[in-house]
Amino acid sequence: MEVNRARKRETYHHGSLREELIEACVRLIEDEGIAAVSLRRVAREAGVSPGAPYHHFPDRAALLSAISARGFEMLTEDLLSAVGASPGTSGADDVARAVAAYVAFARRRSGHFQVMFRPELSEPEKHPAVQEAGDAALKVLTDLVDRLGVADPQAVGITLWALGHGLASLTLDGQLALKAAAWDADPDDLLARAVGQIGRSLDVGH
Amino acid sequence: MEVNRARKRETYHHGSLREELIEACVRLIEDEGIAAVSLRRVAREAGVSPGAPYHHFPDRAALLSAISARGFEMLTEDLLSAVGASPGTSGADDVARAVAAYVAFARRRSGHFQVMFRPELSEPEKHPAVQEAGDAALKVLTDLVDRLGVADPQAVGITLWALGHGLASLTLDGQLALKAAAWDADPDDLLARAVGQIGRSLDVGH
DNA sequence: TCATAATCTAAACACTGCTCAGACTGGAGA
DNA sequence: TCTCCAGTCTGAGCAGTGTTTAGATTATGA
Repeated sequence: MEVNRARKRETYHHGSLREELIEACVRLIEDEGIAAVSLRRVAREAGVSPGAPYHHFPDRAALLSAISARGFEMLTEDLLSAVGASPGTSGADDVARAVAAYVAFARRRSGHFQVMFRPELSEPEKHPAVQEAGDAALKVLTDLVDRLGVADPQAVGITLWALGHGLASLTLDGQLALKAAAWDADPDDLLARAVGQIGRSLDVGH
Repeated sequence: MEVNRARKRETYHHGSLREELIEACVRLIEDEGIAAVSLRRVAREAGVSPGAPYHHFPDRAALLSAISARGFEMLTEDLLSAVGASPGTSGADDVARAVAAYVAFARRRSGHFQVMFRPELSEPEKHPAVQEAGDAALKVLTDLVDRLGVADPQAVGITLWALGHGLASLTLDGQLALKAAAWDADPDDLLARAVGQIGRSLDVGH
């Protein structure tokens, strides 16, 4: 079952092991799920001995934290470009675009996403960079809501965050696909309708 | 660190080991987090040898699946009683109550909740009972939405499910508390406002 | 009463995270 | 250019894990 991508390398030193460990780990999560992730396995995938990763990460949680932090950074970029893409449009459209971007991120970068909201894996209390990167991502949403001139920006900001997160989680867990099948609907279409629902709700709710 | 709750028992047979394993496991998740859960540890907590659980569950995933399924059943009950508690009120109020009940469940039964949405732990494809119990819970929400006479019940049902789930996840991860602290707001109040937001949005969005 | 099925123990296997002594080597200073 | 040294990697080892298996114990029901 194990895909040994690692050619035997000719140099004793790897050169860019830290980066390759991160990539191998993300690939592993995407291919076989997070349950398949072990430091030894990742090391094997990178063609390196079980002890080698410990020269680049103090422990397993640190590797996952690095993935998590990078994920939040990429999410922030995606959200920013989704919101800033079409200036002059209504705020509600921006909201719908932001939520859509959130869900799209979860699907495109499922390896990162699956680690980002699992505190027991990345131990964010030990790795504040994750917390900061997460705050930056949320700030995109709260800033957006602030500009909307809504009655209770805090509540709406949280609602939005929860919504994007919930949709992304249900999509990744396969619950959305299951429900769509039960309703004889296209999953992508169902998702799009749900996202559209949000923009409309906020539009009139202002 | 390990709390040895198990008195040495006098009988060779335990009597109700299956039940006690489930309880010990839930307790362990609530007390020390899901990362602390191992079958051996649970067995120790129940005062039994490492092999004993295998006479009641085929593997570790089966134990977690049992917890997950039971969690979904309890969630269904909670949702039903939240929705059916005050007949004659508006549908939007029911929606707010349902979401509030969802979040309350996640907090009160955090041990169960943390397992319910982690497919890599409970392997629902091997344990269809989990899937069925989950569908029953979702059905309460979709039935509720159906009664609302909303334009796109499927989309709203998914939205609602995602919202409750997202709020619950953010609450359990401590993200909500962090954000509330940053805003100098009371977490419970912030949550209540977010939940209220939903009811209002749906009310006018019919 | 007594065979049978259910339950439990103890030992074993391969795996895991992590540590550590030692082997290796790229690059800075002589 | 040589030499050393800090950073990198290996390999063995420890304790803990999930799971299987043979055998001990006990409840059940014919």
